[in-house]
Amino acid sequence: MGKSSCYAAASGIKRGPWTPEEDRKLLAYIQLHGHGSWRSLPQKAGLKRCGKSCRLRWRNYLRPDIKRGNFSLHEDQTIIQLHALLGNRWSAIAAHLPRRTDNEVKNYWNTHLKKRLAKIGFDPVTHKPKAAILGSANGDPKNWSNLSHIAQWESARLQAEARFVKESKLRMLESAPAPSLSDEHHQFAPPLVPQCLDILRASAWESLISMSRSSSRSAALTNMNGQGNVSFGDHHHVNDHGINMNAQDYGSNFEAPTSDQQLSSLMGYDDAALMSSVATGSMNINELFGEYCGDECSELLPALHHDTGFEFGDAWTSLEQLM
DNA sequence: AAGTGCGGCAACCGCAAAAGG
DNA sequence: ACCTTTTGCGGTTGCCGCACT
Repeated sequence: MGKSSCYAAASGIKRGPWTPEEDRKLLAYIQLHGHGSWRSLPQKAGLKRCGKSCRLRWRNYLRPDIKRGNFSLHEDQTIIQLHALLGNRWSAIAAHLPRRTDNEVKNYWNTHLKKRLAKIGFDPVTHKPKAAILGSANGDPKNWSNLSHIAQWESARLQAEARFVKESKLRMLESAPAPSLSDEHHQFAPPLVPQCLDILRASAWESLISMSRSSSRSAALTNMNGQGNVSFGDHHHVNDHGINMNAQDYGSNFEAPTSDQQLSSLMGYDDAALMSSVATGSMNINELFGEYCGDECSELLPALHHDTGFEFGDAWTSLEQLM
């Protein structure tokens, strides 16, 4: 039994691949009259298809504002980053990729990106390093740093998602009345402010900071700089458009640690440039430490590793792969 | 050349939410 | 408030082309 489907073989409804002739009919009808009710469209357009099939064909293939072909590196990164934030919410992800359809993004993820992530050692579902997951599974106490790593990544992910949701709600409230949902084109208009990438970066960055704090040598670092905490700065970041973002940009309740602010002002660094340098690979984690803490501080990395087993290199590699 | 396996992608399916009466 | 219809979405399927044997 069950609910009848418009695809059910009955009443001469055609299924399967669309022919060029069918495409022409559908395109011509919509260009002339708009799609209106999809249910009644096929008959009016002279098509032996169900409305649902017509809508899908239009949305995923025939619309003039669809970009087809290879995905750029930037699009790859965007999909990976948004998937880490949003999961399999393909329409939401596609909304951040102008002129790409959710179906195309979904297919691309399933056929390319998922495998690529797996290949470099990341679980494509959780976006966590697989080695860390395996380490936690066997209960080996030596892998406590991996457990910590997982916890930090998850924490960062949840924080980022919470901020993203909050941000979206705020922007929806602030924005003008939304266009009609029946307007297919509006869905592919560029997003107002595609900030989620920066939010993820911010959280990943915070994650690294947190990891440094959680180490048993943080006290030693504290003593060295004479302040309450170790810090990499004041949570400024350069977004993809080259705009220097500060804590307020991530939401009104962004909780930048006070101690970080104190230390940042003390050091007087604008870490946006440093973030950029590291993200582009022109500076590694050791150099970053040197920039922030001075030469003597770089000696702390081996000490951190010796005392805690924490692999900064691995963490940084993971972060870079996500960025 | 034929058979087989696999990857990519368009299209289908079914459920849920939204809209309308 | 309830029911029906329409639309949106994400998971899945199946066809097609290519590579390999």
